Amino acid sequence: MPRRKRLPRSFYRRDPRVVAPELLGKVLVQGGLSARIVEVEAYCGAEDPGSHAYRGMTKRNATMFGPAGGLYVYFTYGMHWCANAVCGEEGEGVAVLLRAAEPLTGIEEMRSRRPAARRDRDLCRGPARLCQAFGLDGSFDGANLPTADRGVTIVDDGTPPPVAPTIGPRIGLSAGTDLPWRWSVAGDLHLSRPA
DNA sequence: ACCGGGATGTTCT
DNA sequence: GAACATCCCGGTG
Repeated sequence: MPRRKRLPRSFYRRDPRVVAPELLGKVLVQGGLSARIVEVEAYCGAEDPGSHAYRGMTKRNATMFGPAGGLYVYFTYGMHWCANAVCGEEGEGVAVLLRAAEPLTGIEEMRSRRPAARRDRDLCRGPARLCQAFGLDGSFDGANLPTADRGVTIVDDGTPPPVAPTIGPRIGLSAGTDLPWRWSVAGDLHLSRPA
């Protein structure tokens, strides 16, 4: 059994563009479910036109402006949830979006939540799919990852981040698409799109 | 494999 | 009233 260490608040309390690539290879855990993170994006607050925080704090994005290590879960497209790890200092409004992961444990439970997934590799392949597989919704918004608040946390199992991750533009935005703030594990089969 | 359209409703302008 | 950090399904090739 490899060691399994929860990421401390100090891990998150940095620039999201530094935290994002380091999250690759870490393991998202919620109850008996776990999956290895393979794709992430950085969102950089008031300077970032693609970020929810660009126009300041609202009721919806308040968690983003809270302490590092918070889980920012938001609702979009009338049916989907997406999850971020809040980074930086309080008030900055910076975070890392969890876009895709490789299912490790609790696969049966994930499958029952995601009947549309044909293969196991589709269970957490995309930010909203990942949330659906894990059952993450608005009730998890604001959960504190370093203390496994509400059962959700991110752990280091000894797998190092990739030395040369794939870097590219963020997906699904209408502003800020030119910024190369998406990181993924090169060639991984569980990415939201091939890269 | 690839592409196009519809779903669905909260949030902010 | 428009936009939305998306996904699924059914078409075609």
